[in-house]
Amino acid sequence: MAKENHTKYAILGLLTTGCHSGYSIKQMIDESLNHFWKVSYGQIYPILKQLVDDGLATVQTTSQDRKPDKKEYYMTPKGKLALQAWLQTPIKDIPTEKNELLLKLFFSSHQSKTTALNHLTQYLEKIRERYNTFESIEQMINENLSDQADAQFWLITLDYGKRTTKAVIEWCECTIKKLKDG
Amino acid sequence: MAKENHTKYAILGLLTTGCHSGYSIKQMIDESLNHFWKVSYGQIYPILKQLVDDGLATVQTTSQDRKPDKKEYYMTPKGKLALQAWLQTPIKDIPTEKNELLLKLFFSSHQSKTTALNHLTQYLEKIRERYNTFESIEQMINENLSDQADAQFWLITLDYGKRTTKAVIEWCECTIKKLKDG
DNA sequence: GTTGGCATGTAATCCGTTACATGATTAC
DNA sequence: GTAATCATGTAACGGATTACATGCCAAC
Repeated sequence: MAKENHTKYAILGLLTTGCHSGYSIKQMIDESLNHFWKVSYGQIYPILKQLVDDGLATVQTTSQDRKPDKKEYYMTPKGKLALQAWLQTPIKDIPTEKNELLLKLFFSSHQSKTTALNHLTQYLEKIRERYNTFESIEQMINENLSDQADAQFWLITLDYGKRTTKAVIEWCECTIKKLKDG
Repeated sequence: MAKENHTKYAILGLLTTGCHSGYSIKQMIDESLNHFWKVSYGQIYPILKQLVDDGLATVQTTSQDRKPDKKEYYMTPKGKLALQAWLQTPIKDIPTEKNELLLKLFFSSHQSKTTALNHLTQYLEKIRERYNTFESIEQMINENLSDQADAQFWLITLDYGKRTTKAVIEWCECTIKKLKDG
């Protein structure tokens, strides 16, 4: 099986969630996929074009005066099949995140303890923000979208985010204490 | 400040841990950095060359009969300063891992529950293996390297790995149960 | 005799970010 | 008037993977 670009399927899949333009896809990504799949405009527009070329989506272009054409994309039956096929392909390897903080801590015997503590403190702040974001999104789904078929799975991915983020918060707090005491 | 390639500093830093060849650096990475910073030979050799060009490392080349030259790299004082400067630069953003499993779960309303469960089960297996790896490394550090100045920080990065991995294990188990029941 | 580890390297390719380019409309 | 949001796109660049190329030595 040829190596597949997962981002292509992310965008294809989003066409089924009420998003039909590059712009609205980007918004949806920033709101929902962002914590496990970031995508930029530099990818979205070329991929949408490619989806049409491959027959996985169609596009309706509306010409507008003094504005760029408005383009609306819709998944084709062939696209639906491609998405399902991709959903079934096994996951080869579990991901490894690149973590600049850990890399810096790994070499921290070369620097003052204060610097390490500063990094940790700032990280903790950001990671707490992220946790709060997850809680807001969760609340929003529960209030507005709980009837949607996707909602169950969206909450599952959020739960992943919350659990792992919480673990990081605890690690941060614990490590800060350790460094201060030791 | 110009955008810096962190991998460069990962390799520079490893020169202080008893690794002096491209090959041994790769081994060290696979054993210790792998869970938060992967590096391939395709990066290591060119970067080592670049470090020498920039005066951050020196190289001693030993010609060998019928073998490629053996090259040993050592950090220069300028390299040490560069490493310390990098260690002090603030961390701009917390990382986002790309997670194929979450991406597939996000669109799981398009597929059978069985497929989702299969993905989860296989993921759980792999993630448990990873957890065990972390425990072995931890044990090894505690037994053989606990006197080394770096050891404390290496254990900290491992603790991060263990805590987040454990959170993922729990999420997996919980999600599998949820899908089976619901 | 062949597999696996030791050892160094390059080139093609892929994936993704960033900067750039353009311009309308709406809210403050 | 000016900032933010709506809206679409391209080109240059950078980072990383992968496949390829080479060849020794030791163990089974």
